[in-house]
This record gives sequence, C-alpha cells and structure tokens, in this order.
Amino acid sequence: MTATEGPSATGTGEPSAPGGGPAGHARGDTVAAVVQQWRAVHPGLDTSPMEVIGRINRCAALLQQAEDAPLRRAGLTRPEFDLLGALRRTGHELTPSELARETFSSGAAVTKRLKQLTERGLVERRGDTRDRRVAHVRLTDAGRELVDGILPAQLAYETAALSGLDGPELGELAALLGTLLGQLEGRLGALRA
Amino acid sequence: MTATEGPSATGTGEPSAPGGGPAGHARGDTVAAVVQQWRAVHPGLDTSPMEVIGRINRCAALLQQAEDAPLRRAGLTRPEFDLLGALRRTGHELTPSELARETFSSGAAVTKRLKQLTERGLVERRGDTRDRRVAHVRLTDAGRELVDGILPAQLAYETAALSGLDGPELGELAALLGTLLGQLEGRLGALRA
DNA sequence: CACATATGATTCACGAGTAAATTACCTGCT
DNA sequence: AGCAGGTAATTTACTCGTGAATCATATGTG
Repeated sequence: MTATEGPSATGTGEPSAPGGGPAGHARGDTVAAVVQQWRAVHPGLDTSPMEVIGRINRCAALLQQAEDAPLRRAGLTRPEFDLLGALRRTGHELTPSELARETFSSGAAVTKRLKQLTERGLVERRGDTRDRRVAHVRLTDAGRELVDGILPAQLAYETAALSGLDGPELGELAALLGTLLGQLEGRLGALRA
Repeated sequence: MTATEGPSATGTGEPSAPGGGPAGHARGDTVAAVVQQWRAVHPGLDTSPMEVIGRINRCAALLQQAEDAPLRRAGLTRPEFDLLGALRRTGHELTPSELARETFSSGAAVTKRLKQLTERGLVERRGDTRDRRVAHVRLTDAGRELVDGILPAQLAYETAALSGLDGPELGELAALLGTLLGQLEGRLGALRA
C-alpha cells in the first residue's frame, strides 16, 4: 500500500487505523475504530462529527488513489486532468484566472501546468486583443481527444468504486452531500474567521 | 478563497465551477453545475457517479481548509496532528512503521515529522531492546497536553461545519459513508490492478 | 555457522505546490 | 494628460512529500 500514497487528504484530525494487528480484514470501516479509540480516551467529548468528516476524508483519499490509475495510464496527473476537463466541459476558452477558480488551485500552479500542457500540445494560448494582460487558453484537437478518451474509463472506475451501494442509496448519499456542500460553500468564508 | 488552497484533494475528474460568471451566490452546490456541463457535452455517458464522488472530494477539500485553522493556531500542520493523535488515541507507543500506517503516509514523511516533533519536545523515541532496528515513539507530557488542548476546538469546528444537517441526516450520512468506506477499503487492492 | 533474503528506519534527489514579490497592463481621479 | 491603485499572469524562493537507494539489523536455509 505504500506504493500509491495519497497526498495529505488523509485524516481530518481522525486519521484512521487499519487495526495495526495482523488480521487486516476489517469488517466495519476503519474510521469507526478510530472514533471509538478517541471516545475511550476522551469520554466527555462529542465525537459524532468525526464519523462523518473522518469518513469523507478517508473516502476522498481512497477514491483518489483508485482514480489516479486511468489518468496515469494517459500520462496525466489529476490536477492536469482537472484543468483539461474544465476546458472541455465549459466548451469555450478560459483565462488562467478562470482556470484557477475552476480547479481550485493557485494561479502559480495553473501557470506551471499550462506550460507543461502547452509543451505537450494539449492546450494553446492566445493573447487577448483588448486587454493584453489576459491570456485565453483552449484545448487543441489532441487535448480534446485525450480528455474524451479518458473520460469513459474514469467514469467506469467511479462506477466500480461505488458499486457497493445500490441506486437509491447512491441517490440519497448524493443528496445529503449536496446539501452539506451547499452549506459549506456558503459558510466557508464565515468559518475562516 | 485562493488564500488557503487545499492540496490536490480537489476534483475527481469533475472539478467544480463557481459559475465563472459574476453572480457567485450559487444556490445549489457547485458540483451539480459541473456535472450538468459534462452531460451537455457527453450526453451518452452516465455521469451519476460524479454526483457522489465529486461532492466527496469537494467536501473534503473545504472541510480541510476549515479545520486547518485551529491547528495552525497551535503551530501544527494536519499531518503532524494526525501523528500525535494516533499516539494519543491508541494510548501506547507506536513504531514509525505503525505511525505510517495509521496516518496513511510514507515512512519517509513520518521520519521527517518525528524529527521536528522530537525537536519541539512533543514526542520521545526509545530503541527496542530485542530488535534494534525498530524504534518506539511516545508522546511527552507536553505533547499529550497539546493534543488534548486542541481536540475540543477541532470538534467544535467540525460540529459547526456540519451544522447544516440535522441529527437524523447526519446519522444517515455517516451510515452511508460507512458502508461505502467499508467497500472501498476492502476492494481497493483489487481495483488497483 | 555463513550467507541470502527480508524488514525497519533513514537519507537523498527530485517534483509539485504555495505565498510573496515582480512585471505588465489597465482604469479611475484630479 | 498623468499618476495612484488595482488586476492578470508570471517568477522566485521555499516547504513538503514522495520513490528509490542506503544502512543496520534480523531471520531462515543449506
């Protein structure tokens, strides 16, 4: 497992424990075990938020590992694919700032990625005629074909990863996450204080 | 938001879009908009897994930003806190390898963190008497106090972050994520092929 | 008992991302 | 017109984590 280590999307303050012991076939998920450890040590605290947040983080970490596979096959990192995907799905050109917002990364990171992707012939840049500070980026034909070629494999992976839940459960999970995400996106600024 | 950028826990292949346009007060969550863009471009593909996976990733990214705040106040990064937390909740000493597994990071990363945390007097190392390759790491009093001091603030943040969902909803979300996570942890090795 | 092999921890070289500074350009104000 | 201040993109210096070696030790095998 040390092979495809995830980034730091790991723990939220409630990391997780495979068990430490030799018997690895954890029946319940690992987060439950971690939360229980915390409860034993701090009986006074309400640890219930960990059950949600810990699992979200752990799921995100695992899913990313799994999803990296089809991308790596195509020689792309996830952030690179996110960038290309933003261009593909919006259908029109985007400026570097817009790409930064779309992919939730810093402007500097976008600059670097654009350099690489341009060298590989996947995107093209064009200067704005009115405002010469801004650039416009668009997919080349090769870039669009690459994205379109990867996407089905990506979705197949995701479907396989979620196959443990049936249709209605998935719908409910999506809905709950949707309301949570809506709240988070709205409140985030406020919480950051 | 460009301020406290998260790592790469970003998009799963379905990044997200605040709108690009000036009207930023997205009512629904941003993932819905992204999925809709994909559907418009690729009407043939089943994009439903994005609704779940995209949201998981986005929630993870946002929650991590929020939770970084109380940690930074204490001068700790999240991975550092995860390491200390693993020691605290298990209650006993752990070897570097065990810490790596608990925190889902590489051995090299653990080595570096241990060096820093040792210099700050938060953890102590002890060599094993039988097997002189292994080390045993334990919290110092200062380390334990630091963790115990931070934890309540951490949980408060988490509770606040989840306040958009009521009790039953949280329970259901936790349960669904639990089964998903259980499946993922079981199947991951298989999927990695 | 020596040697091949495996394992725990560490070190090293590198790639990737960030924040802060920098460059280049636009725009509102007087 | 000219300048103050803001914004887009990039560059710079730095941190952090990783994968691949490396060191030190343990264990099984002939």
